[in-house]
Amino acid sequence: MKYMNPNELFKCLSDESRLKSVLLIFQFKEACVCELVESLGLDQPKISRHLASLRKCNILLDERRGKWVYYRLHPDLPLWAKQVIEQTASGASDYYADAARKFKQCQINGNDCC
Amino acid sequence: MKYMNPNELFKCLSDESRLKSVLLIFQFKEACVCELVESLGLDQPKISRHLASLRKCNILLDERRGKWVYYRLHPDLPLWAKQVIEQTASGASDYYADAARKFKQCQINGNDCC
DNA sequence: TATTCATATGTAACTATCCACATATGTGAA
DNA sequence: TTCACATATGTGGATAGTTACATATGAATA
Repeated sequence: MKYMNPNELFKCLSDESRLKSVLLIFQFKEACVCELVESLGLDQPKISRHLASLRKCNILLDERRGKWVYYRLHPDLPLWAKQVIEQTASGASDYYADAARKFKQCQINGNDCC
Repeated sequence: MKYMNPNELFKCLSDESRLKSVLLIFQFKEACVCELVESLGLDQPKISRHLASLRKCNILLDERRGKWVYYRLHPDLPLWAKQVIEQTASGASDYYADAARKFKQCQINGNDCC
């Protein structure tokens, strides 16, 4: 990616649902929509819309596999932006620890949808 | 500082005036209001109000010296937050290079107010 | 203590963002 | 080709954030 406006990055990370989604996706490498719905306890349209805005500003990349859509960090995300996310994930892990716990549980259970 | 909500930090950094102010203050250690007004080319009440919100969420600390008020990063800012700012300053230096240039000029000139 | 300079804030209008609800699209299986 | 499941999006109303303008505060100096 030639350029990422830091302002836009921070605007994207300034919403609780979006920030936690990005942190989970960073930590677990990828996530499908239903895993995020489960982990964050939010309804599907809400998550989808937030993911769409993260996609639109090139923070996330989506990939469909059958019925599911998986999101991961955009591979061309500038290094500094990746480091910002990394610092937040490790330095403020309490902030999304609960969601991360549910995410793991979701993977173990192989729950309804995922 | 016991805790800094990452959401709140990013919300503060999601406005162009606030983000550039923080980056300048990080780079130059401290800045008075009029230096920011000069460097960013914005009116004084606007800058003051943005600085007030950065103060309120403990990102900046203000200190009055005579007629001037100097702002610097809050000394108790968690390390991860400081690193987020640092990564942005070095990784996206283009974003505020113009303002930084004006800031330096302002210091050399010892301009009208500063 | 009157004046000037630097900074802060009250208020109302404007703008952007977010949400809820309904509905649409896309995929696999029957 | 119909159905069920996963995901996306159109729309309007609600809420939060930003701005502009006027004015207030606080410190130094005459």
